[in-house]
Order: sequence, then C-alpha cells, then structure tokens
Amino acid sequence: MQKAAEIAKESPAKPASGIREVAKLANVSVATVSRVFNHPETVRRETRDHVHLAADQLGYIPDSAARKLGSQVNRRIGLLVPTIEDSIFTKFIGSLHKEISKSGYTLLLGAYGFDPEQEQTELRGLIESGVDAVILCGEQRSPELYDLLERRKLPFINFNIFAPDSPHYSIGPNFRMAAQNVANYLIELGHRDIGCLDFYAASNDRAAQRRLGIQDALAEHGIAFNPKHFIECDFGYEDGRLGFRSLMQTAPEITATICGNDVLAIGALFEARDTGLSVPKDMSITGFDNLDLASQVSPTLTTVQLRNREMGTRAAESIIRLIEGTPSPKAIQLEANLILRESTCRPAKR
Amino acid sequence: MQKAAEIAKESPAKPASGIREVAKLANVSVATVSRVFNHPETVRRETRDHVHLAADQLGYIPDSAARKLGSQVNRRIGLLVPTIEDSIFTKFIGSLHKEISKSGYTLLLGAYGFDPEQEQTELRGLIESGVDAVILCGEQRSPELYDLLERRKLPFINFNIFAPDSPHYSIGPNFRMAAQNVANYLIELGHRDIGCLDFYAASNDRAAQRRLGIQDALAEHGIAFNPKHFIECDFGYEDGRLGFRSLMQTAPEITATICGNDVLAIGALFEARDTGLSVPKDMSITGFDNLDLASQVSPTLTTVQLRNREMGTRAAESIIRLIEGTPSPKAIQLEANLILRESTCRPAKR
DNA sequence: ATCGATAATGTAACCGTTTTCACCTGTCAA
DNA sequence: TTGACAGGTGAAAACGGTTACATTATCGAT
Repeated sequence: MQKAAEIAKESPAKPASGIREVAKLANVSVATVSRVFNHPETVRRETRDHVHLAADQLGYIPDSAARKLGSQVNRRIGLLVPTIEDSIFTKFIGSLHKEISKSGYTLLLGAYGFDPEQEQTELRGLIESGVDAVILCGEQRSPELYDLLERRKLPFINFNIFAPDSPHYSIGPNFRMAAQNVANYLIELGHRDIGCLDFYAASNDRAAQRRLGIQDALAEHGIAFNPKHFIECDFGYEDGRLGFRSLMQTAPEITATICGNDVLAIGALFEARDTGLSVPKDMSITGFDNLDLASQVSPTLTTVQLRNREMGTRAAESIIRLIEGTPSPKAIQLEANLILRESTCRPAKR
Repeated sequence: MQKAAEIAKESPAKPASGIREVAKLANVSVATVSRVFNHPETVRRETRDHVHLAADQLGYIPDSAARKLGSQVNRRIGLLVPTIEDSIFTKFIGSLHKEISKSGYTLLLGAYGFDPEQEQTELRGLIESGVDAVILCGEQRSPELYDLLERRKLPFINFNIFAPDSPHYSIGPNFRMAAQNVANYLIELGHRDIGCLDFYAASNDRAAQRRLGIQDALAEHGIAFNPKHFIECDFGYEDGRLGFRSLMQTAPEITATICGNDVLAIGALFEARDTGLSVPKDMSITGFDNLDLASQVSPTLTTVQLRNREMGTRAAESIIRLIEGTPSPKAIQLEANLILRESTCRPAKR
C-alpha cells in the first residue's frame, strides 16, 4: 500500500493533516475543532474563526471513515440500478446526484445488469461501504433482499414505480394507468388490433404494469385480448426492429403498436420505414419516455412523457427525509402525460 | 438519527452484529475473525469454518469505516465525470464499474456539469469520503486541483484523452489523429470547404484536439483554414440542428460537415433533411462515437468508432495497478476507427 | 523426554473522529 | 456573599475494526 503513496513525487509540502494538527495550530482541543465543524453554534465566534483559519491553512479534510465511526452517520446514499446505460436511469441519477449533493450527501452507485443475484451482491457491497439509505429500482425482488434491508434498519425507497398498496416507500409514474391511456387513445382513434412491444413482464414489473394497463383498456372496450399481439424483447434499436418484424409476421392485422420505451418505438419506426410501411398511415406507433430524439425523428413520435429528472429530485428529498426521521409520503405518483405527435392517426384499413 | 432506525418496524430478529459477536459465537478472538476475512491462509481450516459459520449465522457484514480506519485501505475508487447524461460516459462508467467490482472495489461517483469550480468541490467530497484513487475526465484543469491530488498522494488517471507528453497517467483515443483522419478522408474525396460543429474548444480539450487534427489535415493539403467554418455549440440534437443551420448561413459554400459527436451529427442530418438538403449528395456529414443510432438513421452515419467500454475496463485495470503499486503504462492509446457509411460521398458541386 | 522451530491464536494498541461528562468562568438573583 | 446557571472548553471514552507483538499449541529431531 505504501507503494501507492510513492507514486506522487515526494512533495516537500504539508502532508494530509488531521484534526490534531488543526487543534494544535489553533491552540484549542480536538473537541473544539470537531465542534466547529459539526455544531458551530456551540463555540465562541472568535474561537471558530481561529479554527477555520488553521484548518484552511493546513488544507484539512476530515476523514469520513473516522467520522462515521465516531458519529454513526455516513452522509452517503446508495443507489442500485439495473443498468446505467439507459437514458431513463441516466437522467434520474443525474438529478438525484445533484440534489443529494446539495445536502452534503455523496452517491454510491451499484448496477446489477438486471440480475437479481447480482443485485443482492451489490446491496451487500453498498451496506458494507456504509450508506445511510438506499434507493432501488422497481418493487419486485427477493424477500431475502428486503430482509437484509430491514435487519439493518436501513431506510429505502423504490423508484420508477408507484405502489400505493405496497408496504414500502415508492416514487414513480403509474405505468399501468399511463399505458391504459395510450391504449384508450388508440382505441378511440378506431384501432382494434393493437400490438405491443415491451420487456419481459415476468422479470420487469414496469413492463408488467404497462401490459396490465393495456389489457384494462381492451377489456373496457370489449376487445378480446390476443396474446399473439404481445411481443417481449430486449431494449435497443435493433431489438425494436426485430420485435416489430416478428410482430408483423405473427400478427399482420395490427394497425398500431405500443412500445415500452422510445428506443423500441424508434427501432420499430425505422423498421416500418425500411419495409415500406407508412407511419402513421399504415401503422401507428407510440413510445414511452419522451426522449429528446422522439421529437426529432420523422414522423415525430407520439409518446408518454415521464418525469425522470423530477423523479430524481423528489426521490432525493424523500430519502433524506427518511434518513433524518422526518415523515415522508409513502407513495409518490409522478405525472405521465401522453404527448401526441405525428406517429399516430386513425387506422386506414378497416 | 435513531429516528431513522425506527422506520423499520421493531424487528424481533438479530440486530446488526459486529466482529465481537462473531468471535464469541465462534469461540475465538476478534483477531482471528478479522484474519479469517483478510488473511484466510493464516488460520487453521477448522477454525476458519467455525468463523464462517458463525458469521453467516449472524449475518455479519463488516463495517467498512472501521475497516478503513484500522487498515488505511478503502477499496473505493472515485470517478469524476462532467455529466452522466451522455452515452460516452455511460458506457465508460458501466464497464468501469463492472471491472472494479470484480476486484472488490466500489465506485464513488461525482458529476460536475462541466463546471471546473464544481469539479473541485466534488473531488473534495470524494477524498473526504475516502477513495484510494480517482479517475478524471480529460487533462485540462486547475493546478489547485492537481495540487490537492498530489498533496493527498492520491493515484489518479485522466480518461478520454491520450496524453503521452503529460506528466499524468492517461487513457483514451487520440482525438487529434482521429479527426485528422476524418478530414483527410473527406479531402481525398474531393471536399475543399469543410465545416465543423463541435463543443467549445476553450473549455473542452477533446474538442480542442479534434480541431487541431482538422487543421493538421487542411494544412497538409494546402487548404486555408477558415475560422468561419468552425462553429462551437452545446451538445444535443437540437444544438446540432441549430449549429448546422448557422453554419449554412455563414458558410453556404461547404460541402461537408465534421461533427464532434454523433448526436450533433444526427441533429445536423435531421436539419439537412428538413431543409431539403440531400445527404450525402449535397452535404457529407460525419460524427464521432458510433452510437447504436448511427447505423439506424437514414442515411446511415459515417463516424469514428470509439472504444468507450474498452476504455472503462482498461482504466479499471490501470487504476487498480496504481493503487496496488504495480507499474502501469503512463499513457494508453485506444483505437479510433473511421467507419464509412452512407452519409459521406464525393462532393457534387465543384 | 526435551528442545527448537513453526503454526495458530490471543491481547491490546491504534486508526481519526465524535461525544459525554466534568470543569472553569462569569453573570445574575437572592 | 453566595448559589444557580449558562456558555465555553478540554480530557478521555467510545466507535468497530486491523495488526504488531506476545503467547501457546504442535510436531519432528535428537
């Protein structure tokens, strides 16, 4: 380990100094220095200034490990996402990070690649690393994982899901209702045969919710549910293309396709274009997320606007309240507005 | 703080237990328990099993703060990126995270929104949080920041830049040469008036490098450098559109546009299409990154493939070597291959 | 059986803070 | 003058591990 230190050339300057050096220089006890930083109001103004001066002079940075040991407080929040390579999470993480930084928290990031096993490993890592709370994606996970959280009495909230009936805290859009809205809109336009491209519902509760919402809408309008119309796939433009292609093969009668996200929808859009299908005349397509790209493609994409940034800031507020013991709403529902654009219209064929 | 604990309902189960409880249950001393986890080879097999059994039974998770305090080792790596909302960084972070996880490190993330001031604040945060090393983006930053690093004797490497002449460790593509290749390719196709859309070179050394590369190519072919052809802008599809529009206004003579990334290029592509310009016939367009989207748009985009995932894994290896004192190459150059697609061809007008 | 070397384990100091408690000083009401 | 009290401050005990060093098994050689 000392080796690591040798990498930097022997600097003649001051080595990293601790609270004792500061105390000595300021002519006070270490207790006072500590107080200056943690409970400034309890120390005399003059003393405070001395200490600050000394600290600046020495470039003092408190050691958070020692601090944690002493105080049992980390000022650290753990976030577990399935993947960081998706703009939903990216926006969420960005605004979450910004918001918790404001309150002096740092972010510990874990990604588990949609693997529940890995999720648990990462959680252990976060706990071990010392987090005051964690934020998880979705609601569906092994009881052992929830157990771990409870045993450690770690506050946590689930994001990207609105679960008013769950025992856990949650924040997110109501995917079920949002999807129902999309389906209703298409049905009211006159569509009867509606296809659907989404993730694997069994392992992704957001996809499952959307699926339910679509079924709600179909049932409401007395349209039979046809499992052949529901295709499950991975995400990525290419997956959207592939999914759309197989949808057209198994169910050529459909006049509209609801996609679980914008990437899938845009993939489908490209595939339709490349196979000579006109969107929206021959095929209406909708997405979820409202990516920047959705309003740039041609035709522009009808989609559901999600508030991923807002989700980040609100989740931050919420989790900090939980850490501090302030009450916080159990389930927060975020808006999910349908944005009408050019990729949808009434069906041509009847 | 106890409040936070009360959030979880009084669980009758075992509270988080420490090393002492494990020691007692396993009938050994705390030292032995510690050794089992840190230097297993030094303890008898049988004892080891006892300890593991006890630890599992109690759900023991060592406290990393205490661990750090005792051992002066964190197993934590800090990463500072300008923004997390960009697929370059996203891919990099993803693979970096995966790779360091393998070696038992966790990732501390900081984002500073391209603000040097904020970068320093975030770095302080990371140091305070206890990182064994940090990874930074680019090379250009205040001497104070470098100072902080040296004073703390923190190993660090700069990513997304190849800087063989710098005193610091670096890993990334050679943007200058890559851009020179792009420009050469266009010039050899017959283009003489080449526009350029990129970030602000003054605050972004990658953009500055690309600009130099383009100038190299122009000079090499005896083409005069026209500052009007270089437009600086933010990133995002809309910025690409705007940038391209203003480029067409100030320099309508150009027959090709080199963009600093694919998003900009695709924005330009869309704008060209919407204004009735045919790509590539009237205008060749190139990007940087080779996003998934680049091969999906129409026409498909000629671009430079960057190895951002590879950058992540290699950076991980490198930084871990640095931490452990194993020698590691000072500057690693990553490939940057020009991918020819449909968005470029010889100029029509002469 | 004794000895020495070596392997396995225990004891206790230490890491750099926070925090409890005790103490000192000065002020004010009785 | 005295006692109560509050505001500042310091000494030392935590916090939960790691590890240097001391100590105790174990075992082969004599």
